[in-house]
Amino acid sequence: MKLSANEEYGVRCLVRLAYATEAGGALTIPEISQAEGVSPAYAAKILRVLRKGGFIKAARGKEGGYKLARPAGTIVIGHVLDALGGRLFESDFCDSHTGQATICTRSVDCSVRSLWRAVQVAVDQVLSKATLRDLLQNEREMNSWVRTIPGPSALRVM
Amino acid sequence: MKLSANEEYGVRCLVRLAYATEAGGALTIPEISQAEGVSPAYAAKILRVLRKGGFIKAARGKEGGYKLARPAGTIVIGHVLDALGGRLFESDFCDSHTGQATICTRSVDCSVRSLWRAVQVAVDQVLSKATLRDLLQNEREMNSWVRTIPGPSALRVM
DNA sequence: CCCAATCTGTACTTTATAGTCAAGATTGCC
DNA sequence: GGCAATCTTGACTATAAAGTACAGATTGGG
Repeated sequence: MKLSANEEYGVRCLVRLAYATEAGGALTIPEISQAEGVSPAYAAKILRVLRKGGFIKAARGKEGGYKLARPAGTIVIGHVLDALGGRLFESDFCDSHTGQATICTRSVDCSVRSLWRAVQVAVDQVLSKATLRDLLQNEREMNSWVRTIPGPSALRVM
Repeated sequence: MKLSANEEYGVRCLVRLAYATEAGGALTIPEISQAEGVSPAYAAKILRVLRKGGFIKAARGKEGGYKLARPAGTIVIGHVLDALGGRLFESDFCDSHTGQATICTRSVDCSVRSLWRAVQVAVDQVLSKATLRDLLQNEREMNSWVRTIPGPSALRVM
């Protein structure tokens, strides 16, 4: 249960692009790679995932580069992370952790699965509320924003 | 941001051992490995982590095997996961995602870091409340238990 | 004391993720 | 058309996580 490199750098690239798009310009791979301190090739790989996810659009040739595909306020960070690294607990998780058996020995009744679902809900509670626009603040403002996330009501959805 | 295999199988082994300890007996590696459908060698590897974490104790020789080191109600799942797979967002995370730079280009002010902290708090909110004892229920009972987790008050701790 | 049952530790192989490389395709400008 | 800037793609290498193998150490029983 760790943040993957894809998730971290992917979100950072989006933040850079959001600032640039706000200022009316596009960013090229060399610009983004230098800003984040990663190689151009790796930046390109991450940007590809973001493009395929529909979050950014690219233009080739001179004056080309990347921009957000839609307003920052409509880009939900939870969706971005789904594209970059998958979910914490996916529906097929139990099927892929059966050991040598063909189905998990607890498939019909599993308290552990119930706990994982609860964790997933808690994570979604935060990430479904956060948009790229919310990340265009300084750290102190962001800390305040976080406190506005409503209760554990999402936990009651189950 | 995915559950690791260590985390999944580690918790499952603990649940098996909790049931066995309740019934007064110990479980051997072959027993546990067969119950979970993993190889004995792999079960042994996971059990080692749990032992080093102080959650279980082992006895060798005939009549040997594993038992919980302390009552299930005192074993917090959050602590177990820390031992098995580390935390979502560790304090040194930014230091290890600097690309080729020596420090992250945003080290002094990073809204993304603030969001990750919020996610970590949301996860801890659930996992610090859950003990191994809570997992000794069927899935339906566990779903009810999850709903009793108090609000997002933990989010205000920041 | 010897043997069988059991855990322990280290080293190994396999697979997934992280990160690189090079050739190709598009665009705009002259 | 030709060139330079730019993105695109697939294959490649390196590192970390998952999973295996095996020799060694401990315990209890006959």
